[in-house]
Amino acid sequence: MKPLLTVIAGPTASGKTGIAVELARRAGGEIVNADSQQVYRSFDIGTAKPSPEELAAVPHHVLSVVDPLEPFSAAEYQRRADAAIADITSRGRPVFAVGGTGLYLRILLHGVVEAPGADPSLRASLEALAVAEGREAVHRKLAEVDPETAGKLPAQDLVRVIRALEIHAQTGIPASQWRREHGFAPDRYPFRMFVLEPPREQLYATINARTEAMFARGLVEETRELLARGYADAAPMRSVGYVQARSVVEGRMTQEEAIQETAQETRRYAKRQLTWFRKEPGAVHVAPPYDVLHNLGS
RNA sequence: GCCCAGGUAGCUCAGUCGGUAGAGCAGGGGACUGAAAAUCCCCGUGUCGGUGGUUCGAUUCCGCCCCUGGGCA
Repeated sequence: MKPLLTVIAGPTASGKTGIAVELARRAGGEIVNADSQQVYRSFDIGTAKPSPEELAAVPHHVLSVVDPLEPFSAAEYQRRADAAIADITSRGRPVFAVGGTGLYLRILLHGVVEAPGADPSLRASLEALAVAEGREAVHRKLAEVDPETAGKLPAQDLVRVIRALEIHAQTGIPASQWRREHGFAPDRYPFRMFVLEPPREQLYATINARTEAMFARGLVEETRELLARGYADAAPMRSVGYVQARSVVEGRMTQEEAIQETAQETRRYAKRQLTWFRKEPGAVHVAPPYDVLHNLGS
């Protein structure tokens, strides 16, 4: 018997963590994180992880479990989340999946293409080709082996162009074919999904305030320490907030500039999340004060 | 009170030798299948401060008024 997942999604700063902790605590459930940056250890302030009190109130899974330098992926996320869900379920407790990474939630709920994973050396050589001869050159290579995917992707979208080449190189089969055969068809778990969606103005105000708070709580210091520990090339170091805090550490930006830019990039990120969740099938969109959710368990 | 300089998109500004206007930023929309807080694509109508006048036609020229800077008293 597959467990029913209660999914709490939504843009950053929409209040997912607070709601989820409240619901899970009342239901005697546990939380499976679905935020791609919070899976990493040591990147705490800038990824807006739950507070110590929240972590103490409800057991959290797939949170702070990956070394920042370890290669990670959506498929690896799925494996770990599946394991956590099985564990929680075996103890008879309800599962709450909480996070803003649309891709991770989609893959958790609907599966992922069975193609092989990353090939770091191939990625490196294709990136080098892009630098030397331009992204168009990489795109042309893709057009030779997988014209369908190449036709859908702008040459500028190097990340996806490389991934498609990577799939073909390892299997001899075009990514378009892999994708066709998968199609996000299966529901891997029964679920009910809620997307928290505050009014835009309110969301942006919360983001601005939270950004200020992150810097006040020592985001620059945390970043300085992470850089000193050798995490300059870690994946989460590329995320919003850490990029700007690093600029402060390295003297390329004032703290005030970093705060402004972080807030702006976070607003843009939130907008991308809203776009993603807008079309998420089966999702129920709710606005503050989230009455529907507060009445869920009772 | 007088003299300058301005008042054009949410902001900072450009421009129209008179035919109702365009950049940057902000913002908006979209894509997304093993990097996803990543990566990428698309989007600019606004009483041109108000009001009279000249004109076929005024945001543009002229008068007056209002507002904001700066200077002089």
